[in-house]
This record gives sequence, structure tokens and C-alpha cells, in this order.
Amino acid sequence: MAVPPGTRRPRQAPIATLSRVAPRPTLRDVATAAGVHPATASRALNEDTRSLVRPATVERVRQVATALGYSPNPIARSLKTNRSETVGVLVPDITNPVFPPIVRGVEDFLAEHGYTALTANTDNDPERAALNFAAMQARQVDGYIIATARRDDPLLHDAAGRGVPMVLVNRQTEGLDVSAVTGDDSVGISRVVDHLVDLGHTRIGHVAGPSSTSTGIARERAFRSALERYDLSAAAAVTAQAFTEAAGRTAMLELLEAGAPTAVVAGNDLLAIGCYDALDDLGLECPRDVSVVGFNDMPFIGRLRPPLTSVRVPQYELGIEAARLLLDRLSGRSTTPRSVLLPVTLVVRGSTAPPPGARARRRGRGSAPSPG
Amino acid sequence: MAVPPGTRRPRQAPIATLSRVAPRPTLRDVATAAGVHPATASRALNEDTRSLVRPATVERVRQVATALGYSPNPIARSLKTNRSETVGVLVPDITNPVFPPIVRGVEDFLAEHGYTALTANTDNDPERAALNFAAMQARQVDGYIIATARRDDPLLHDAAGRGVPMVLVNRQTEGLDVSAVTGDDSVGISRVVDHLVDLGHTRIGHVAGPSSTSTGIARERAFRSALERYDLSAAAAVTAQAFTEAAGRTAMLELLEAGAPTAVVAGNDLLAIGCYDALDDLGLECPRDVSVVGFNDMPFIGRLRPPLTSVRVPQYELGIEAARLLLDRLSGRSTTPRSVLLPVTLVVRGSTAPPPGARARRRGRGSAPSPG
DNA sequence: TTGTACGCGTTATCAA
DNA sequence: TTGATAACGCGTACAA
Repeated sequence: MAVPPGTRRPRQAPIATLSRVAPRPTLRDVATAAGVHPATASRALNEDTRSLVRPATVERVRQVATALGYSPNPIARSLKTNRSETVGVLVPDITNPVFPPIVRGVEDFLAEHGYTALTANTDNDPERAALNFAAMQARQVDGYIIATARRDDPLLHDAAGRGVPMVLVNRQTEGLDVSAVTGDDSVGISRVVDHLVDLGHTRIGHVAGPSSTSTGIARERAFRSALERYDLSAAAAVTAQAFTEAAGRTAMLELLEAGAPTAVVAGNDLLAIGCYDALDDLGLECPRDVSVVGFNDMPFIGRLRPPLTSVRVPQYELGIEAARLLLDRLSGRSTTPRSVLLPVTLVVRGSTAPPPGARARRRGRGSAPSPG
Repeated sequence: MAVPPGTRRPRQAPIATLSRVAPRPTLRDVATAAGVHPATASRALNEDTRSLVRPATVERVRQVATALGYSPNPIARSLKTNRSETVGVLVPDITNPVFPPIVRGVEDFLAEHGYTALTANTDNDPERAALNFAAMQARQVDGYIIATARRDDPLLHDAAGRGVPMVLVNRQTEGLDVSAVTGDDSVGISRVVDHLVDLGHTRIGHVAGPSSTSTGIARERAFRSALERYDLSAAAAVTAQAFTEAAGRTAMLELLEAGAPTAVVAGNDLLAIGCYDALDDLGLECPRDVSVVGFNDMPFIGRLRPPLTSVRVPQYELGIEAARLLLDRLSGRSTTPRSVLLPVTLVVRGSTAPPPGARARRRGRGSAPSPG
């Protein structure tokens, strides 16, 4: 029905319907009840326009608003402002135990600042990533937190080029000028190698993460250079096809055949579990026959059989920090991209021991020998 | 600036700004390009009004739309329709390994149908739940999937009373007439007791989940009635304060003191891990001294030390099913609440063995002895 | 079969 | 300091 302007819509007909959700009061309701114009009510209720309104009026409007239980309609606001107070979060798979703490950190920080997270799983599929990215774009997300970055990621380059605000977390993309928060892969791996050398290992292998990810590459590089500091070289190195147990197992079987290492550094914890499986397959025992080290120290990994020695990455803080960087960017507080490297620590557990037929070379926290 | 109606807004000034995101084409852009009125374009593009438009016109509009890369603005649509194609998902804590598979199931099903999930963590705090619920309400979510239900939950009763569409998953609320999807607690516990009795246990204890949750209560009841079928009674039963490892440990310590059981059924896997901890504390060994069984069969639980015998609940399917029920409800396809009970299976692993100084009583898959 | 005219609830801009 | 007005992008009764 065509209603003359200024007339209020007839509120929801009292037909008995199953889902009769009570209509929320609108800004106009508040304005009318407070005897002011909607625009004034809007100004009174909005943080940064409040100063334009006489304090007494502000007070009255706020009183009425809380009395009516008014809260602004974010949809209408978004339509007007082109912002949604919503950010998109892209993870490979929330089912991978590494990501829940990160996501939780992100959500906690966002919530604290009135923002909401929209999460999607990409399964490391660039196509799914693009689809989800577009869907979020359509929903007017103000920015993105990306845990799915590939080392070469046209999607991200494209978006960054268009000025889409985003922060990478955990993984990076090469040559992309955006903020990123990651654990210190290099130091982590270095500590691992120190530890293994300390124990007396000299034949150390590496099950590297996929070369499509920055973490895969970075940890492999770190591994090689850490060995060099001891004048060692890799007993063998195999690159896994994915950060999964299955891929780890396959890679480990290959590795054991190639290099007969007494210790193996895995690209992450899931790969390390795959290494366990491979050892099982061959009737070998960890750490008696082969020591295994993971990366990330994901939840419950210390309760495995045997408890996995791993590098603890502060996942939750990673999420917090990423969210902080994004909101800083969105609010214009910070404008130049920053790379944040969070400190990691080696957690020694039962999966590492001296090599077969040897005792630990020396005691004390391992560090590279002084050169010369 | 006041522009006469009908005039097109001046598109984004070409000022060099950091975040110059390309403006998305609108329905009007499509309409103009196709030489039709926006209303016509709208009808042509919308599934259920398409029949009102001449096929040739439909085709032309669609061509233009894809050519321009048009996709409707969900925000504007929501404002008009009061729907958002978004559903709120409430979980206690995404960091608890039980929930990621559920959430993933929900998101997968929703995505398949054009819906998006908004997830929030409540930490089992009714106040946080209410806050998140309200925030989602404000964002116009079309319905809720609730994994945080308390046995007595005023928030949910209130919302259900107002006709808010929702589906419970995993946990239930008493006397609440809404759809729910859960694992079959009763059958699961029954299988567990069968298994333990099979092994020869007669002194069986229970570390129950918190009585504020339906799962805590249901499993305890099932435990007692399963024992009755064997003319046994609980060696002891202690209720844990929360579904956490810490609470499980505390409860288990109490339980061991009270009843000296040879086997313990834990309310869920996290409690079972707590039981492991308690046994460690006392220098006891599982399963040699005490057998332990969990519930849920959460990821990686089979890789613990020892691998935990548990009841496998199809978490992912739980999520799928819950999402399906909700969308059915939202589309009006189904109107009466349904309770779906998903089948569970016992997964026997290394945490269960015959009691000290005994051999298994009988072989074969356990079932209750014929009465009499 | 298509066009006209509003309005969803909010905020930006101008005028007073 | 406040009010009036338009507009964000879309869907939909009504008219044609």
C-alpha cells in the first residue's frame, strides 16, 4: 500500500504466526518519545557527534533509548556508512587444532571493540578462498584476517592492490606490503637444532611443510642454516605435500629410506604425528630409534605417545595481535604495514633423546658453538 | 550536498586515498546497462519473481549482470527483507576440540545454501551468552544454532517464547520445545558398561559432567541404569564442576578415594584426560590399575598415552544436521520441532583392560544378560 | 509484462 | 544547537 510520506508504517499485523519476534524500537521511536528529531537522536547517541548536541538533550535521548531498550540497527547503519564493523577471517580448516586458538584470539579482541568475525574455511583451495573472500566482500566486511596466505597468492596481491585492509597471520605472502603476525620460525628451528645437537645427533633430517606456504619454506631454510652453524648438513630432507598427518607419514617413509637420520625435525606438529605413524609402520620406536620434533605445540600434543617435543608458538596472542593491527589500520591510527614476530620457545618432551648408542654430548642450554 | 531526486550520486571522488576499494556495481547500474527499470532488473535477478519477467528480458539482464560482475548488496537486501541469510552459532569455546567439527559441519551446510555463520564463544557464562545473543539479534541473524544450552536456560526459554528460530546441538534444555540434534548418550554409555563388564569389571565408577548440562545428567542416568541391568551399582560417582581436564582430575581424585573402582566412565574425553592426570598423581597406571573410558571420541584422543577408549559421536554430522533443521525451519518447510538422535559407536582402545588380577569374563560383543 | 513510488533505519549535509 | 531532507541499495504493492 502506498502511504503518504511521514506516515508511520502499520506495525506488524497481529496475525498469529509461529515466529512473532517482537519488533525492535527504531531511532524514530526514540526520537518521538524524546520529543526530538531523529537526526538529533542519532547525533546524541553517536559517540563522535555527541558534542554537537546540547548536554541536556543528550541525556534525555539516552534515557529514553535505554528505557525503550533501543539499540541501533547495524544493517541500516552499514547501508549508510559502507562499514559493517565486521571482519572476515579466512582459515584453512578450523578443525586443524592450530587454528582455534588463533581464531579465538581474533574474536576476543574484535568483540572487545564492537567488531564481529565472519569465519570461513578454505581447505587450502585458492578457489574456495576466492569465493569466500568475495562473499565476505559482498557482506561489506571492513577488512580481513588471513591465515590461509600462500607464498604466491594472486588473490591477496589483487585485493591489497585495491586497498582492501588486511592482516596476515601465521603465514605470509611474498612481496605483499601488508601487516603480518607470525611466530619466529627461524629462532624456533634454531633452538630445535641446538637441542638435537646437544643430545648428540649429527644425522638430522627434515620433513618440510609444503613449499606453497611461507612457513614450509622459512622453516626449511632455518633448518639448513642452523645445521651449517654446526658444520653439519641435512641427513635428508623431504617436502610434504600438505600440513597433514598423512602427508607427514609419506614424507617420513621416504626420508628414512633416503638418509637414515637419528633425529627428524618436522615442519609442524601434524607432520610430526605423521612421522610417528611412519616409525610405527617400520617397527621403529621414538625416541629410542629416532627422535622427532614438531612445531607449534598445538593443544594436547604434550599428551601424545610419546609426548612431542615442539616449538611453542603463542597462537592466541597471534590472533589478538593480528586483530589489533587490523583495527588500528581500520581506525586510521596506523597506516604503514607492520610485521610482528612473536617469540617462540622450545618445549622439550619425550620424543627426543640421545641417538642410539650414544650419550648426550654436553649439558646446558644449547647455543651455537663460538666460531673457530 | 542536496541532490535532486533521480540524480545519480557522484561516484567516489578520485582523491588518492590509501583504501580506494573499487565501488561495486548496483542494481541500478545493471538496469541502466540493460535498458530496463531497476524494478525489472530486480525481478529478473530474483529466483521467485523471475517468472513475472519476459524470458528475453531476464536473459538480457542476467547477461549484463554477470558482465558487470554484479552481485546484490546483502546489507540493502536485509534492510528491506528483515532477513540476513546469517545464523548465529553459540559455542562454549571453539578451543575445546569437540566443537570445531560441529562448527565446521554447520558452516559447510550453511555455505552450501548461501547462508553465513556468525560464531561466538560464551565460556559457559550465561551472561556472555546473553550478550552475544543480543548482539547477534541486533545483526538480524535469521536464527541460532546453540551448542551452549544449559539444562535450565532462561535465555533460551525466553527467546523460544518470542518465536526466535533455533536449533540446539549436542546439549539440550529441559522443557524447551525446539529442535535438537544430539548423540545417543544412553546407547553410548550402555555400550561402555557392556564393554567394561565384558572385561570383568564389577567396581565401576563415574566422573559425571556438570549437572547444569543435559549431557552430564543424561550420561549419569544412563550409567546407573546400565549398571542395574547387570545387577550392579556404582562403585562411586562424583560430579565434576566443568567439562575440563582440571575438573576431571579433581573429581577423579575424590572418586578413587571414595570407591576404589577398577574402571571409570568419564562424562566426556576432557574429563577422561583429567582422570589420567589423577592416576598419574597417585602413581597408578591406566589401564593396568584402573580402566578409563571417555565420551565423544574427539580428534587425536586415540593418540594419547594410553589411547583412550571412547564413544564416537559424529560431531561433523551433528553440525550438518543442526544446520539442516534450522534452514528447514527458516524456509517454512518444516514447522514442528524435531529431536534428532544420531547413532554413536564404542571405539575400544588401550585405556581399557581387565581389572587387576582377572581375565576377561567372556568374549563376544557385550549385551545385557537375559533377565532371570 | 513492465514502470512508478515508497520505505526499510540510519546518517550526512544543508539550512535555520 | 536542532530540524529538514535526501540517500545508501534493494524489494514490492500498485498502477499501467
